[in-house]
Amino acid sequence: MKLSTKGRYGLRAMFDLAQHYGSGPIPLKSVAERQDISEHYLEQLISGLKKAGLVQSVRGAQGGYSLARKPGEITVSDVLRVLEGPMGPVDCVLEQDAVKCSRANDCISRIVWEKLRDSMIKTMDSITLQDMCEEAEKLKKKSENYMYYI
Amino acid sequence: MKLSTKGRYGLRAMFDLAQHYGSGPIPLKSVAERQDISEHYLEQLISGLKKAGLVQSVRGAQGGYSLARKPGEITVSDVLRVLEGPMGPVDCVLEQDAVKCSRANDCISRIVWEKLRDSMIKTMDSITLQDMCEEAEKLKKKSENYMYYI
DNA sequence: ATAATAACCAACTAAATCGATAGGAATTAG
DNA sequence: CTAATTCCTATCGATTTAGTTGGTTATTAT
Repeated sequence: MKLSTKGRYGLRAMFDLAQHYGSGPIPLKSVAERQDISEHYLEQLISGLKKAGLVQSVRGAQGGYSLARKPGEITVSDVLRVLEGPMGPVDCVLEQDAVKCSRANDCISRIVWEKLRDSMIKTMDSITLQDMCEEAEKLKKKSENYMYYI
Repeated sequence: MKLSTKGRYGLRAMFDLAQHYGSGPIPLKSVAERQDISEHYLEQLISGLKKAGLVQSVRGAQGGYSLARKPGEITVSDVLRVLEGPMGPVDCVLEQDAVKCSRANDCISRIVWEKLRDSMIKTMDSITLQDMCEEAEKLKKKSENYMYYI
């Protein structure tokens, strides 16, 4: 019941782009360095995010990636859906393309998994990249205050 | 972000035992047949559940397994914790033995994962095996009504 | 006693997935 | 032109998954 590095790295990368939103295209190399992720691997992840329309790219020198929408209009679930596939703790309750099994009609576990899926989606839907940026601001101010008193 | 068969099969098996609660020890063979799970594989799963004190066993002929507590006193999270390990979508926010990473102090993703973890736990904590048995009763009555009108 | 039942135990394995790495082609700014 | 950067495909070692195999031990019914 774990996320893979795709989801984890991918969200970190998107958060990074959100923090640089409005500053033109950001080269993946710099994202990879700041977030300490293999650049080549990140490339694969962002390729999916581009296909899904969450980021846009500019090729060539001075190129890079940027968010395709405002940070407030991209949720954590948007990102995770692309990188981890449709949400759901088991295949028979996936949001999309759920694989009905033979016992689907009277499977009580299924009801449990549906509830779990819904609570996960609700939580991930409620957090946008902007929310994350605001949290980062809070944290920054906190640490500045702290420094002040040393 | 998927459960393994351990969690899925294990919950089905525990639900099966819950439905037979009070009828003495249930041989694993019959659970495996009803739930369509390899008996030998189920053995491995239930061994963990026994160690965790969720089921008790009686050896020898007429032996088998039974719940160690009332179905209303065993939650889905109790079962999943044993079979899937401590809950948490990433290692740095596990309920127990969380692995702090180097960026833990100012990692915003971490806040997201904590929220996700909490919503998952809340949901799984709120469902007991008895709840599942009651759902099964509901479903049974529904289908009986349906049959009546054919 | 003996046969049957059923828990218990340990080792092995095929297949899939993960987390990259490797190497280059296409595009663009300066 | 050339340096930077996206884009694309293929490969790979390690780990995990989902079992299977082949037993041993304990208990009960006959």
